[in-house]
Amino acid sequence: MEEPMYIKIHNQIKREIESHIYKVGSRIPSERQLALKFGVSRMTLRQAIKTLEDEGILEQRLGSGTYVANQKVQEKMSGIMSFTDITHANGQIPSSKLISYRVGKPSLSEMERLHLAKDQTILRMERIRYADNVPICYEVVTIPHKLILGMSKENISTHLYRTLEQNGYEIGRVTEHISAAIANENAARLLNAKKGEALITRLQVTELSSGEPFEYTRASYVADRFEFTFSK
Amino acid sequence: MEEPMYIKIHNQIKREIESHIYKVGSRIPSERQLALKFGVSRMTLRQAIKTLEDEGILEQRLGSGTYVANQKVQEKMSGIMSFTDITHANGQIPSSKLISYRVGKPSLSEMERLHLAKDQTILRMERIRYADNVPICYEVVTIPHKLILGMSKENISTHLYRTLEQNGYEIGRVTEHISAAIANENAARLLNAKKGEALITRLQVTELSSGEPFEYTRASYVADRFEFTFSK
DNA sequence: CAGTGGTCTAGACCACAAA
DNA sequence: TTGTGGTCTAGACCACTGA
Repeated sequence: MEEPMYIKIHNQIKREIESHIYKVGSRIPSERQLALKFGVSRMTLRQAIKTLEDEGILEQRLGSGTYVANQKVQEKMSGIMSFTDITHANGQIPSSKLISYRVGKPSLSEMERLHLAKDQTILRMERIRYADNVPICYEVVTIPHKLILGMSKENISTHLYRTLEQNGYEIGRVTEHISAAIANENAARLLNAKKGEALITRLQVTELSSGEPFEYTRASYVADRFEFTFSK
Repeated sequence: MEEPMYIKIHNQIKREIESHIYKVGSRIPSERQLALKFGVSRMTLRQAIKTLEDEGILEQRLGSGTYVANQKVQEKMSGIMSFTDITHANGQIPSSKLISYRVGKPSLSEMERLHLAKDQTILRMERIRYADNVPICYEVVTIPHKLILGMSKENISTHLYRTLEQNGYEIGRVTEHISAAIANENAARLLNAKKGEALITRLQVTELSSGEPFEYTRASYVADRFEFTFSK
């Protein structure tokens, strides 16, 4: 027996929800019925349900039953509001321009952050993000090439996370570092700012649920035009 | 029986950890021993331990035992690690110097952020924070005077949150804005930095659980010496 | 009322860690 | 090898929900 029974049951119920056999908001069979169906004790069945509850997929109501939970707010990308969220919240229209997209050898910092050997290749994308057509952010995204073999440039550059999940990867921990810097000539030109202006810098490393890092992003935001907001 | 047994056991173990009967990093008795001690089945005892694990208070290691987890990051102050936490994590010693502490009239921005009428007075504190005696941060904290009547300068300036809670106030939502700026002459002097250097700026408004804002902080960090880190 | 989830028992066998 | 946590069983009684 490779996996524990309650994990198998967890996966099975999750599949049934994803294939809409159990619909959002509806009640699934009772613990006793499911235990019978899967041929396990009720305690074991409860263990499976508990893990689904922890993931926000199921919701139990005392005396009433177990329900498929509504989709929760995506909290995947850390406590910070994403660029798209913030611009939308401000009534602005976000857009972005891909300025490079190349496979090549990793730099030292990329090797370190992504746990790469020096013979492994990476995909590196550069992008400018805009709010109402004003440049706000310059970002460089690096991804191990082997993770995205066979995926289209279109999918990778416009919705990387969704594309990875559709290919069976699961996103795990996200770590971010935020600091500040002075705009050099290059950044000033790309962002239509002045050399010597203040930039917010952001490093982000995203891992798969296996713990393997899959994305390393370095972004610079024009401080006059952007701020990070979060509340708790 | 008011509370379930596993909650009682949870509380009891938590108390024993807080009173240092079980020390941080040390192993607590095995599940079987604790079940015997509390006169419950092992499954029930495991349920108690599971809740403590979910809170990050205990940590179980297969084949080895159950351990008191290291202190987690204070989550009170939003997802960001606090200054004290970060310096500690880096093996540095945090300290701070109060450079002013005065009651007076609020500025326009203070009136707005703290929802004050213009005849209400405020307490304004300025402080420099250090890591290993290197200045890292200059911050200005403003508090409505009426909220802290009768509290000592010592208590307010060194542990404001604890003092407020001891006086019956409950801390509510925290909102932060992070951006960047260029050091002016004054900031450079206070932080032993150069004019034109990059600073991280942080605005924070903290509310009581009633929704009334009680603290407005403006802080500037020397970007070369500090970064905000958080992960999810 | 009948059915549900919440709690609890007293065992059992397993895989893993440390000695 | 011994002791640990991880999993699992086949019951039980309770409090709660909803008809």
